[in-house]
Amino acid sequence: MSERLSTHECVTDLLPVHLSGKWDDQIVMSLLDGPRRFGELLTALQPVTPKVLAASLRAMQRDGFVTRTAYDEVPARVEYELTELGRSLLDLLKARCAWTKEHLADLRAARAASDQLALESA
Amino acid sequence: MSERLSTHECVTDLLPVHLSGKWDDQIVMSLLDGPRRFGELLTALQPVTPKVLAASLRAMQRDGFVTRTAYDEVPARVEYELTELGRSLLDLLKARCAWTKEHLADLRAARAASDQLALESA
DNA sequence: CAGTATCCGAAACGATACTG
DNA sequence: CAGTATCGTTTCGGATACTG
Repeated sequence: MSERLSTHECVTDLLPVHLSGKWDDQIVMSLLDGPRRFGELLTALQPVTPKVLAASLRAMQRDGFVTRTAYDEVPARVEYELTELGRSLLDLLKARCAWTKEHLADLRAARAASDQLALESA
Repeated sequence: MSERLSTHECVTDLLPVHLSGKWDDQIVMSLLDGPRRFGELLTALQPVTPKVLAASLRAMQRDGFVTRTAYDEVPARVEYELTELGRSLLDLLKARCAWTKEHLADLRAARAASDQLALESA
């Protein structure tokens, strides 16, 4: 287990990052290659609705993860791009992917065992 | 940015772990030192309510992160303990803590800038 | 002690339609 | 095109009271 973490210091205070929205992960992934327009994200993240996507993007903009650039053209054109901070979120995604890869078998086994118990009790 | 991650492979398929509940992080932290009773968790995680704590523990048990051991005593006694899989979640917590520590200044700055803009537009 | 039952409010998500 | 408005549904967390 190596070094301990103080609950108060680390979990309560040092985890203010949410990114728990249903689409936030995918937004980050979709923006890794460069700026994307609202409509591009809308189709890339199917089946997200415009309302939810707009809300997510506003939140991520507020947190400094993406920038929003509106071009004064007709028809309208808006591009979203990851900031440096936003790109750094990839570290977190990679950590989660690595963890899951490493423990996928255990996860499946645990789920299967639980499902089995649920069946038996029914 | 180093190696890329495929959206489909990593975000969609390989991130089935939620642990996004409000108290899950703290439950893991509280159990790191060893088994804890329901009541101990209840007071340690204040101000969680018994219903929510029970729901979180059931979910974590279902996912194979904790075990529940009921002792046939009077008064009742139940202990929750992290499994090996559950302990491995510490890796994820540490990754999030490290990320936050590293980017705390940027996070605060971004928030401050957003708040400033909100004020000006009001 | 270790929960469950019931009710509640807030938030997130979603479908559809509409506007600058 | 890039959203917003409106409405409904679902999920989550919370408060209080009750039971084996």
